[in-house]
Amino acid sequence: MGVVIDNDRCSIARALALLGERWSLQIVRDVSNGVRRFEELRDHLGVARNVLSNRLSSLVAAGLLERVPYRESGSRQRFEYALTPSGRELWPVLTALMAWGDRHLVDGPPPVEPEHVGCGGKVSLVPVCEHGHVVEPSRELGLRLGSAPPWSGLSS
Amino acid sequence: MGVVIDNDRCSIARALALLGERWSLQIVRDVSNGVRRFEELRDHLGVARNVLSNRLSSLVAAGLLERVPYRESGSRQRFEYALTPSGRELWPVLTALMAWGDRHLVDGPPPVEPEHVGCGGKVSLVPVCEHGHVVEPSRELGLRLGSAPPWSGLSS
DNA sequence: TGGCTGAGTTTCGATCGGCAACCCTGCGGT
DNA sequence: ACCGCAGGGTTGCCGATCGAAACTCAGCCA
Repeated sequence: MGVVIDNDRCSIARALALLGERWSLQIVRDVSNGVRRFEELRDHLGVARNVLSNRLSSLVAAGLLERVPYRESGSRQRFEYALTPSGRELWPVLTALMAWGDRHLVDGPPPVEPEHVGCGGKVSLVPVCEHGHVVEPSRELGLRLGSAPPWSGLSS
Repeated sequence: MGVVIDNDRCSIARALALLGERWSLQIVRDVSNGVRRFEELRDHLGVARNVLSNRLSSLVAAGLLERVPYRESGSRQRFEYALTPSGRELWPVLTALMAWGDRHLVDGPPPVEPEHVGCGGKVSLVPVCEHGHVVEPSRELGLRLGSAPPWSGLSS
């Protein structure tokens, strides 16, 4: 009936322990989008300062963000936040979440869509196997346990 | 410096208002994987009963899960939970999260990997535009605002 | 009648998020 | 030298949420 493994060694569970609350992913999205400073984040997200402060610390501690010093002329040195490579690799999660939200939570046309710079086409995430086959999710997407038998469903 | 839209009309923000805490996505993952009953979920996730109860209600209310009656011989009729089409469409989010967790949070080989049933190859999510071009995320992935100018970064 | 089981609900202490007030550090102006 | 200011937090308080455990409820069986 599916692959069920210990929940605490599940990658999804681990990822959610860090990212699974209301602000972390929105912070990552904003930072990746050029909203990098504390006050900008606070204004844009409407999150409380202490919470933002906590989240930023955890994200830095987890290696998703890093503090980079900057100085604007006439001001002292301050820090802003930038994505690390590991943080940048969250883009599929954000893209998938955005696509899902657009389809199921938003009435009317999506407020913003990913596009292929240069050709302008809409971008979607397609599951492809290492041999180049496009996988039809509902029928052909399975799970392998460690290096064990295939199965249908989705877990980890 | 990126596309920045009102946070409250952002699909990611809306999706996270529903899914953005520790349990919702894990419940969806487990249900999609055949763990469908209250006690099974509680055992597998280690979540408190009242919280599980709340989450299940919200997910049902949001149309991600539905209660389906069943009866085991010698027991009264009970309900289990099944994914609706909208819940099933969260698979890219879960897949992306799993892939990210595997790369950045787990030491050693991934506990479980998505595979192409029938050829056995590992599956990954590839961004492809509607004209069939494979998009290189760091350089060619942009955002279009409503139906407006392209841009780099990732938001919504 | 009484016990058992799955599926919750209630209760209560601990933790978390929101808000507002406060602090700390340099800079520029006087 | 002193003052004010602004970004970037920290602290305190309070109400909401979480976790654990006890309690409830409904039907099946003996």
